[in-house]
Amino acid sequence: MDQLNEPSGNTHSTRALIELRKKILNGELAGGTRLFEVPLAEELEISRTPVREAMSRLAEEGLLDRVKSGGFVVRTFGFEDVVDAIELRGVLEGTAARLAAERGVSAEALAKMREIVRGLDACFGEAPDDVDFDAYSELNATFHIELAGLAGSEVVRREVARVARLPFASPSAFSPDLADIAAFRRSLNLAQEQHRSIVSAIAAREGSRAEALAREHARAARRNLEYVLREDRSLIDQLPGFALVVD
Amino acid sequence: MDQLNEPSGNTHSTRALIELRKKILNGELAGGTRLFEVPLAEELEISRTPVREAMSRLAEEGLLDRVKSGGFVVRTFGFEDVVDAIELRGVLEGTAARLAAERGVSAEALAKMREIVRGLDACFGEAPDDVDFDAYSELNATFHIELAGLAGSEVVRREVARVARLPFASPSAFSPDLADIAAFRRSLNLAQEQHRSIVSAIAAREGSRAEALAREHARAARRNLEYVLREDRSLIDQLPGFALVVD
DNA sequence: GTGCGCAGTGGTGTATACAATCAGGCAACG
DNA sequence: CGTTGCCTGATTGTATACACCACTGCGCAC
Repeated sequence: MDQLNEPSGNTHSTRALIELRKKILNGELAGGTRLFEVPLAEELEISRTPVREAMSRLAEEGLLDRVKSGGFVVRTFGFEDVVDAIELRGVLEGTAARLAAERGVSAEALAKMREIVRGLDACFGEAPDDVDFDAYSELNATFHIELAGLAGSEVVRREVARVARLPFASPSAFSPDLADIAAFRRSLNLAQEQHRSIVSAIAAREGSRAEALAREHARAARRNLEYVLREDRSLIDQLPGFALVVD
Repeated sequence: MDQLNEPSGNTHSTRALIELRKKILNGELAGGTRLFEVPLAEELEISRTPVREAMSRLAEEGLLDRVKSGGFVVRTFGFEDVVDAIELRGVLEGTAARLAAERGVSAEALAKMREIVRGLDACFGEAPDDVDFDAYSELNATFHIELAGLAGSEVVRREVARVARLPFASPSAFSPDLADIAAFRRSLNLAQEQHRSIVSAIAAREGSRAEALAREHARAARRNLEYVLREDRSLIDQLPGFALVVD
């Protein structure tokens, strides 16, 4: 299930997978496009077999849909779908947080979360918009990965990971491209306060609070989306995966 | 060269899919078993290609895991996984209900839900444990399918359907096999009251209430699981999909 | 005895030829 | 004039041969 197994394009099929995913995410293959095996195989200079294999995996990822008569089409996302995917991530991360709080987590796991929060703290400088962006972004991703597993449930961890796999719904969706907007950098202070609160709620076994906080935390991504739509729609083209969003 | 075979499945690959799924769900292929293409192909009297295709789809369904060096293993579920899957279904159905309430649903859609509820009402007789079981079961499934789509969000509908696809997490998981236990039949009165309440909460735009009700509704399945574990563990073997639960 | 290497074996990865199927148009027929 | 049915090209489904890779167990050197 996990894409642990795409090392370096060792096999033709993993190379095709990576290649196709790239083409889909950067919009080279628009949503709704039907993928034909023969032309793709020719283009990638491989046979149909690994192409099929790659498409099958992309269907697993949710980037392709199977069509009933056979074959695949690139899935289309509208802005409502993006909003809903973000909402779902919030809901599922909220569930992970709630279950972690209700069931309790080990002292070590809690210490690890606090360590990550401390690391995130260290990314902030004196001024409100002074942030070490790369470090923040990476630690933020780690925070969300750890949070997903904190309830000790593989099923929950998996589904959280799954919905966060859509690039525009991932916790770091807006990070790289909004980095030079001061308002966005300042908003990270709030996000970090939420990180802290989520951990403290889990530690205090406050399940409902942990869930609500995690949901609200995900809505930061939604606010960023709305900001982009309102202030500068052209920014969208630079956001990862948004090329496949049509509306 | 091959004759028309088997009632179900037009292509070899769909036949293999159905066959393999059956074998997994009835425990013929235990959790953790690695699936080898060649023996399976021989057993099903087809070539490796459709077997691979079928396994790929089963991985999509969540019944198989891909192993890093290639190939697939039957996914293992413990009882905690079952509990968590049920919990997740509740969470996602709750989200569908909440969003439906918050965003509002058309009069027609609401009428349809009420119609289903009326149909469910008609399944109950005079005595508390007098229930037309088959009719209830089918209408109940319809209710849950419609509920998943009620928010008008394809993303939400899809993810609800996905988590309900695990047979032991589905809304009708316990229906067929507990039908002759009077206590279970009586519990359906409560479930039906919840159906009614969910619809009324959505109609009244009471999102939080709708969400809470849908969550609690899913926990009926959890209570049934706990009942089975407590009262008569041997019943488990008759529940659909539980053969693949190991613990 | 221990580590290293090296083939053998079992399994998946890939190419490719051929079969089955689907969609669309065109023609014969009611 | 509509409807049916077949024809045909495009596309996927299937079988199969072969390539390759990973693991294992044995033997050899040290």
